[in-house]
Amino acid sequence: MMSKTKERILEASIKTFNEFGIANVRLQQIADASEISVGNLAYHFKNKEAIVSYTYDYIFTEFSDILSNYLYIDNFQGLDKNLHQYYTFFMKFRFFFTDMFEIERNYPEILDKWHRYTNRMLLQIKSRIEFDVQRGIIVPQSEEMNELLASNIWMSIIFWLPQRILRGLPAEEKLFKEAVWSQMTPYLTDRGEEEFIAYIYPVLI
Amino acid sequence: MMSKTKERILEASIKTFNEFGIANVRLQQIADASEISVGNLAYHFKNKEAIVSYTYDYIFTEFSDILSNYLYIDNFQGLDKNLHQYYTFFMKFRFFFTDMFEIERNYPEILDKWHRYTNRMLLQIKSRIEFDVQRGIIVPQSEEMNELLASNIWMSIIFWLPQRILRGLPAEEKLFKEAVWSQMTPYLTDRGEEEFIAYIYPVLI
DNA sequence: GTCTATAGAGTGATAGAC
DNA sequence: GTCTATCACTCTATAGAC
Repeated sequence: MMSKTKERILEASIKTFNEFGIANVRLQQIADASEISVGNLAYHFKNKEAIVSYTYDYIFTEFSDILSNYLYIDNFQGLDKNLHQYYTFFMKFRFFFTDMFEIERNYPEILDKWHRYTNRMLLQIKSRIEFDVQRGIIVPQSEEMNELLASNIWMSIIFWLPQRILRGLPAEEKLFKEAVWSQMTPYLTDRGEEEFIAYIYPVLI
Repeated sequence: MMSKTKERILEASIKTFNEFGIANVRLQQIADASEISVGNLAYHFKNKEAIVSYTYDYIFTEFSDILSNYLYIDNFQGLDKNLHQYYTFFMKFRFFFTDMFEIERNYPEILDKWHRYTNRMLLQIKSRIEFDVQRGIIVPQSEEMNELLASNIWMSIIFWLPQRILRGLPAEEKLFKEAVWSQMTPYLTDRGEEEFIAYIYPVLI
């Protein structure tokens, strides 16, 4: 069970990390945002790394939930719901991306977890493609092309928000979904296109 | 004319930024890598921000060269050569990406330039698509779809290397080109496919 | 559990000799 | 142009009272 204070520290960490980036956040800032003293902060976490790890563990739990919730149902609605969950996740934990390389350089253990979860995500996308090929929704491609398509879809999901931030453009769920779907639409069969128009197209307009 | 020392500082900055990231690099490290003292470093640059700005100005000059070198010739070779230049650029200035968000948060003036150059890049991709539609190589799409396609190609170019780094996978020019071309291939006309097989396909195998 | 106070190790930037 | 020495400040982490 999480103590009230620890929960406040977690929320404060997410908030300040999102705003300033992990490397630029001082213990004092986290303490201030938690409305406790730095000494008290030290009582709950032995150092900054412990705070960062704890925060990422929390995030990975949410990420894992999204992966587990995924439904292989016979239309695109499962995938669309999934995209909605990713979008909400990314908006809530902006620093998950903006600090990717800070993690890559300075937190090897967190990076390992990052690798594991993103690999799970990629595998899920790939098996989704295979599932849709089997049910005649996506035109069969070579194994290589499937791999490339999965990678492109994954990149669209992961880097869409960072790309908007870097271009100084606002984020909108509709645009996010549009970008991801645009990776898939060229490979739809006639039946796939019907399904797309029935279930997804209404969502995009 | 660049002084010998200033040039050494520039090289040292690129090297250390690539390795540790801008925020983690100390003036002492740049001085060491330049084989000069911190005091001498201060003689050439009044503060760290000046070093970062100077380094980015140099990088943007190279980036601008790539944009200027672009050729609208009647086959895909101009584009392929362009991709080669981008790849070389990205490998040489890894921190250009890994520190994108450090720039976004702490160097607003550099961010402005980043915006300008990436917008130029996007426009170039978009007009390339229009050029290829006109000469019957790409299937005509709606204005919206062209915009989306350009954005997808741009994202593939910009985020391909970061994505490899984050997945812990090695970078290879062939794979980079494959990823970028895969965004375009679904939209090729029959003539476009012929051209692709003649000029690009041999490069990818 | 929570606080204040402070040690201790940097870290950017400057002063001034050569 | 280049160096050494050092100031002034920031930031993490710890000690110890309540």
